[in-house]
Amino acid sequence: MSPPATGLFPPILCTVDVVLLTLRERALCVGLLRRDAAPFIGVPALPGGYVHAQEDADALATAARVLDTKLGLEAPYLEQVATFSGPARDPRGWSVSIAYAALVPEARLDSTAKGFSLVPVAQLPQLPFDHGSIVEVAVRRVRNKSVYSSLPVQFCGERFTLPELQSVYESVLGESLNKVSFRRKMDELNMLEAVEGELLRGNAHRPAQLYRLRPEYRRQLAWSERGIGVG
Amino acid sequence: MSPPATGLFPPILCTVDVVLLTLRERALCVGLLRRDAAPFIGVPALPGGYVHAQEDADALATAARVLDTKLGLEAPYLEQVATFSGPARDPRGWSVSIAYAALVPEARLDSTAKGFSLVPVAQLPQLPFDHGSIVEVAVRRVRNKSVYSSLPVQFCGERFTLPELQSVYESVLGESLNKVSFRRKMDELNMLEAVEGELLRGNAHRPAQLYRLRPEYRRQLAWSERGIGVG
DNA sequence: CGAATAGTGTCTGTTAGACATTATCGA
DNA sequence: TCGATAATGTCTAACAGACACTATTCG
Repeated sequence: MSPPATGLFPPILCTVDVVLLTLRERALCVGLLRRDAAPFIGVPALPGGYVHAQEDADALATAARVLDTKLGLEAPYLEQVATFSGPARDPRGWSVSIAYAALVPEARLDSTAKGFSLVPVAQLPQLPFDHGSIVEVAVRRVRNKSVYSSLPVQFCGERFTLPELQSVYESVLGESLNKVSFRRKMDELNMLEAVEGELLRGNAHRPAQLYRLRPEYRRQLAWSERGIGVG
Repeated sequence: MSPPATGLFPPILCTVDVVLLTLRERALCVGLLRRDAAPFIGVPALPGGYVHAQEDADALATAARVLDTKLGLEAPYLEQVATFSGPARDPRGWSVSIAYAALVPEARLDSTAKGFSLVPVAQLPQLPFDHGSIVEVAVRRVRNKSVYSSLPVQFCGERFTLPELQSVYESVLGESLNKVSFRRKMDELNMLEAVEGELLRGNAHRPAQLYRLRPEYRRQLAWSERGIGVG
């Protein structure tokens, strides 16, 4: 009921942080960017920034702008994870950070961006602010959703084979899956369509069928009722 | 990068809205409060308020304070749902609302609070701001989680019988459940403990065993891998 | 005793995983 | 032909739901 910051109190800092996730050599990795401003200047942290009321349509747009501006990454799969808040998480004052997870194939990452690094979430260094907690929550969310949905396909490129996709699921879930069951699930989900090319070149074995995600599932997840890799 | 609102731009409004949910006569209902200030003064809306940087430890504390102050509701089950943002959702300007769901047994609601009303989510009126979307997202979240977790016990009082709990699950999920399977699941989840009293008085049939939630699951959910009411 | 609901035993169809078999490439 | 991996067929164990049966109360 009392009006917002009227001059008596400093305004609440409103920011967005992005947990950029990808798979590198079957390891789930998060993208960090060396900070170019205080506080924690020079320290690797989650890419993020202030919400710009004058240009952002909403916080999702802020996340997209941050990725585009700082990493040249356009239109990745983006999903809100949670919002972190409090007086202590940022030394500048009481702050709110709306956290987003971005899932991209490794090939889409231009690691030439200055100060960018990709580190396995299993060997995460100490991070400034509460970025360690943010990564933890984002990774848990992605793993949980991956059990029941098509989320991991976001780590694949445009075309991929079923063995590749199974390996991606296994990497994200951290357990090996039954091939027959996995294929049955992918068939039930009905989210893939075969491409008429094959993976033949250079492999001394039977080539695998190439698939692509049906267009309607590019931004929306397909859900499995009973789970994909449930013991 | 650029500092926050420096005077050139108005600060971003930082608020919390609470989707207070309960079951009344087997219908999922949301609690609305007639607004006592502009904008939309006099209109029923979600209970909410500004984040008070000087007194709230985080946004969860804001939600708890709002419920306590405006409805006299202490220590309900509270869970962050999502954050809504943008220039148009609040006529006062670019705003952020961190939405929380509160799940309480109907008996804990003191409906004597002035301007309070409980309406079934199936017959929700037009709501101010984007409160309609917020309720929709919160309800969807609660229903989805209820398939795999102990979340619906939050709608029960301290002691309850298994037939009661099953009815609660059925009301939330909107489908009837198999009695044997339901009891097997509750047993597997191992979140309940029998109380040595029974429900006998006044019922012309076999009394039901009373249960209570094990203390460790009062704030934390128990999860079922394969789902509780999956067709 | 009968009505009513609580609680349990058991059967069966479905599903998931293990294993085996066939297919198709390169060398 | 052999080695390697893709793709599929089939068997079995586990699970969920249907149904029936027993238990315990009130009137």
